[in-house]
Amino acid sequence: PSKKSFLHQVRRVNSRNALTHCLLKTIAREQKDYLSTGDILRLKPLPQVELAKRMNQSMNNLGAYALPACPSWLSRLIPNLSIRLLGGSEQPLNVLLPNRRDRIKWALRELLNEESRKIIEGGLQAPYDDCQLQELLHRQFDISTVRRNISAVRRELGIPSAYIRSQDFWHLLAVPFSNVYPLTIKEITLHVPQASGVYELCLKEGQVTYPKGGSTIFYIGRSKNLEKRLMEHLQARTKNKILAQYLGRETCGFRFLVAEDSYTHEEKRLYDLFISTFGAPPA
DNA sequence: GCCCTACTTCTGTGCAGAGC
DNA sequence: GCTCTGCACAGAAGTAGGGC
Repeated sequence: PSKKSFLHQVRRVNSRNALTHCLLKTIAREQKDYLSTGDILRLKPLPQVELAKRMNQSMNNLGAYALPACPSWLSRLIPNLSIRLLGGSEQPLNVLLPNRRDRIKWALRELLNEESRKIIEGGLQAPYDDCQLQELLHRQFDISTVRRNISAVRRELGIPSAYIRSQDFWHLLAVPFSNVYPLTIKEITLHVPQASGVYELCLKEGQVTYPKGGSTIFYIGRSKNLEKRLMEHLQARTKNKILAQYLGRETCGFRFLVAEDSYTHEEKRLYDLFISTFGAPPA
């Protein structure tokens, strides 16, 4: 390359490094509450537009950087970066830039865990309806959102309505599970750990009819390696004929629960609860 | 490095159906 | 009739990525 072209490339590397440095410093400053405590509910919503503004403010204060940070530049830079957290785990930088919906999801999960606990202990007579959840989100987590959005996030988490939850103890156990994801190679690779645990397979549309009501769930399983087992289901290696029939014909989803040492016990507990709730084993 | 646009997500509002 | 819930629609806000 010519001398001019070479110098141009060096400048670009330099400006990228400067931008990355400023980006990390800004995120560390904005998310210091989370980084110092590890409490995910302390993560602030930080859209890329807002992040760019904060970066430009700190650049102005420093005076050393002439480069303005723009959102579209950040949207290209951020997906390629990761960060090592205090616990030693390496995470995509995106985890420090949650959107509002992520925060609603975490807080809602927290509230529904509390609901399960209180109902089991006898401190709460009925599950929270969406309006109560809306009020609790505002009061406990300072999150304001509309009832409709709470309903949508709740469904995304696989949690049925308060009316259904009040009828079946089974549904309270939905809370510790992961979100419901489409049963595809991409989603399994993205979300499922190579850890032992319990998983459910469900229909994305429609329900399976059981003696005591309908459910989207048609299979409950356990595995020492959740990722491997779910992949096997996709590769049509299953010998279970009913399972093969659903997997081959329907649009399916899954969710899972990591249970390192107790996954056999956990599966039996969930299986028995399913039978007592719906009057028959899954499918 | 920046502009622009398509796409996605969030929000507010209204309405209808189910259950009490 | 009232409450709760889900759905539809439109507009605003945010994000991703093409192109110069």
